[in-house]
Amino acid sequence: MRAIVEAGFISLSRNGVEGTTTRHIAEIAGVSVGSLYEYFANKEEIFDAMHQHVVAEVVDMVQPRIPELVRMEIRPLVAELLYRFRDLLERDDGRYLRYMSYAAYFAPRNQLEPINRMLMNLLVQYVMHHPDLTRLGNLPAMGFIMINGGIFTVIRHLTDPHPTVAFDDLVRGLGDMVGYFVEGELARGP
Amino acid sequence: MRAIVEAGFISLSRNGVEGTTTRHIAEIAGVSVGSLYEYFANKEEIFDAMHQHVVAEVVDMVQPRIPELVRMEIRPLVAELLYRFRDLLERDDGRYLRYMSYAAYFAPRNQLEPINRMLMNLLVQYVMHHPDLTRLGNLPAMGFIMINGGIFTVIRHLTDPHPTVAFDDLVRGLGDMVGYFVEGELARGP
DNA sequence: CATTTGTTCGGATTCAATTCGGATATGGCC
DNA sequence: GGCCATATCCGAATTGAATCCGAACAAATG
Repeated sequence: MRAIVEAGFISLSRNGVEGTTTRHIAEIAGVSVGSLYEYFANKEEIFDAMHQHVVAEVVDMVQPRIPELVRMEIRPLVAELLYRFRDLLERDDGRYLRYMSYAAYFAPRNQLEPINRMLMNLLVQYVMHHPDLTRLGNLPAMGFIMINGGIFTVIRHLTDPHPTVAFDDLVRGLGDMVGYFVEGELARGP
Repeated sequence: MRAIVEAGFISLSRNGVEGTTTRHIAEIAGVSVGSLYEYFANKEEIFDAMHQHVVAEVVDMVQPRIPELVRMEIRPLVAELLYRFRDLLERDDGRYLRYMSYAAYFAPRNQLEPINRMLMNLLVQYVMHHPDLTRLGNLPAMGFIMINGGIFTVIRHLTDPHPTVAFDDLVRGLGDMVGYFVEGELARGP
């Protein structure tokens, strides 16, 4: 069962979505096709399990570190999150990255929710630890932008076969984006 | 042929990716299954054609207006682009939006390239019309962030069945993000 | 040992994508 | 009009993948 999900990632990485058949998965996992259906009702459920696995990894990576993250300056915080995120995605020959770049295909409904909630939570905690930030308006909207913009920009950059910008520049850019925004908003306020 | 591509959007909108079979497409288009293959080598090519169609629409929407867009202030410019983009995506019951929410992923090659290039072009022209902006560092990286972040954030917001933030707030937020960034960078420079 | 329970298997079934040979329409030419 | 060339269309037949199912096997229990 663990092996099947594992095999799913491997096959996806090797053969892409279309090329990933139940046969392949079964073969890689070292079981017969019929056995897949002992654990999963259909192929979709295998992908679901893979999805949950990735989501859980991301959450586990950040969640326990929220207390320390909350104490950091904005730009280093952004950088820290992005680098960690990249490392996770590139682990095992980009296994998770491959999955992610197809994710919406499998999970039509918003199944990145747990990650979203966790990051929103981080944002709220962060603001509470930096009292001057409470003057920022419309936190939900800014959170939505930063979280989604950040995640997709990184995925898109990592999947780009010929990136025109370096990842480091991307990280610095995103950090500045957030940093300047906060500084700008605070400077404007009364 | 036009009807087939059209049917593709309709079926995708009605049945999702998995549910979109050649039968459906043929039926909606009012032709037989066999006829599809007179025009397209396989189903994938139909999706490709749909893709090109959307991309062309987006480019046609912005490209001719670059001369006037280039004269606008940053925040109104961002707002203008985003609202237009939304309107396009929501046209015909969100036909293009549906497509986009899948396309962003399952286009293995970067087939959003024309849009990227066009927006990069807009960015460059914009900077040339606002000489003080030439002091901004790392334009490619910032362009990458703004373009990708913007596109995906909007798509993600529009596909969210229960958005927690209003589209107007999103637009204002993205505008501020870019605006404050530029102002911040300029204030820092010598 | 007989029976139950759980696990694995590989063939049978179903359904969608694609192919193909023939049918039908169109339009230029006598 | 009649005739052919070409383009277009059709839908039954093929192929291959997903899924189902009942037999085989093994371990556990009485």
